Amino acid sequence: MLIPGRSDRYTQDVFRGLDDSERTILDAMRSRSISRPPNRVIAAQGEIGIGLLVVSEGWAMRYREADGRRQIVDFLLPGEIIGLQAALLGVMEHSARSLTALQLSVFETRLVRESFEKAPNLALRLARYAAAEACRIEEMMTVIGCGEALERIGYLMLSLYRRQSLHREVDPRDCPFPLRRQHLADALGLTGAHINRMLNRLRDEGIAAVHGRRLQILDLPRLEQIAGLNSAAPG
Amino acid sequence: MLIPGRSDRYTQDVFRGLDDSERTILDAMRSRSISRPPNRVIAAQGEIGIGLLVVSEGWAMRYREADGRRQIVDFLLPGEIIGLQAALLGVMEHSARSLTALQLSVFETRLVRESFEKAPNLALRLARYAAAEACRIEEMMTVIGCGEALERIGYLMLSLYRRQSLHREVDPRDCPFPLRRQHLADALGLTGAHINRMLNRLRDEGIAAVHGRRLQILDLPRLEQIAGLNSAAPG
DNA sequence: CGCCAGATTGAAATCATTCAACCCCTGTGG
DNA sequence: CCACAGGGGTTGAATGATTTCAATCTGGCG
Repeated sequence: MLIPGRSDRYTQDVFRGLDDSERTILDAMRSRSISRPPNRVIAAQGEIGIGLLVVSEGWAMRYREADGRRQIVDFLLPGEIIGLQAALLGVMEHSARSLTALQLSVFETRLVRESFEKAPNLALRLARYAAAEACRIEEMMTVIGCGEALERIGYLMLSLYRRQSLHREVDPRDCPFPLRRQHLADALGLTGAHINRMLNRLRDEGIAAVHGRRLQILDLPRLEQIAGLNSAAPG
Repeated sequence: MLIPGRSDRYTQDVFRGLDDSERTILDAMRSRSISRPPNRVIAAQGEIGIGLLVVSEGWAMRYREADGRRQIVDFLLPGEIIGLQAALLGVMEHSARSLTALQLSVFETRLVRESFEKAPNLALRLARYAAAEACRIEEMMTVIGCGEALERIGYLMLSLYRRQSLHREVDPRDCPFPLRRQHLADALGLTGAHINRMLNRLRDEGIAAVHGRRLQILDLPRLEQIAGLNSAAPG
């Protein structure tokens, strides 16, 4: 078992169940809702004051880039937030880009500071969200640092499947998965060619298959075993 | 240039320059100061309520372990905090272990909740600290995912040198570096044997050398070039 | 129909691991 | 003061995983 924990379980609806005064502050800061086509830069490394962007529909990714190389740090699914780290640090230390068509709720940057001053519960939620995200990154880092190609891929498949399951009923035998080979490669520290070979293996062995933009998990227990994320995990 | 950013620069003294009321809360929560010998477990994955441990002297590390494999997620230097993520998530998702003899200031777990309720400035500092740490991890993840062995080692050397420089004057030609080959290996996703070969290369080329528990940076510009962390970096 | 990005594949090359052997401190006990 | 033990450190050779590169294929789309 490569990864004993399961950082997924911390994922939460940050803005659900706030009290009235907190909801008032939150609503006051919601400036608008915007949409973006697939594969567009949402915010670039170095930008300031982009606000908080809450994904309401679609997938995006956070990544760092240099030298023609790219590391995808995390994927962003519905309910997740772009720009919280930037709001706390003052500047985007990574870029964000849409993978699919995207629907975003925009909140003003000062929401963060205001919530710390006037809405401690909301502030705590934001902090917990940030911590959960950090925890997930650390788990991913462990998989990249310790795991072989197949383990990495299996882990990412499961992680993304589970994150989707938290928000809506998802069929493991056919769930959204809008990532190209190169996305998997850049997220996992591998090459597209090698990803392809490993995906072939998973398909040929009847474990999992990536079709167009869908993932089919054909043998969940075996995939969990490969990923090292088996059900013996705490939680 | 592999890494355009330099997350080091966000490192801060979390508890410096608070106002009186905030300092009162902080002092009320400081329970004691403890010391630990080198190479001891400070807190283990799965523990709850360990409090906030502020390193006042010595080095430690945060790591995840499974299957006989280990990923060192981060090192902890004087001024840095063990247990903030655990305080926010409710449980340690990694373990922490001393590298050298360690001096720790212990704060009660409820400091976090109390500060969010009564000391918004302090809470914001904690959140910023967490964000800065997360940013550093993401940078490290990028180096592991995109960089070759030599780049990874060079990056880690520079990063640790710079983090030390933030708190005290440090001589790059002879600074503390209490990491064995295996620590470097587990932090960078490599093996001890390969680390050794790469360290030989850095020494033979007059770039950097790791002696007992010291690091000698002999050619800083060249090391920066190797690490991809050159001075063109913003900030 | 033609185009093009992405997918697929094979063969060669490279990087890193493995494994086993040996070395070299350093600390400890006699 | 020496012998010994043990944990790292060091090294080479063989192996293995992944990359590279180039060529070919494919499917979606204007």
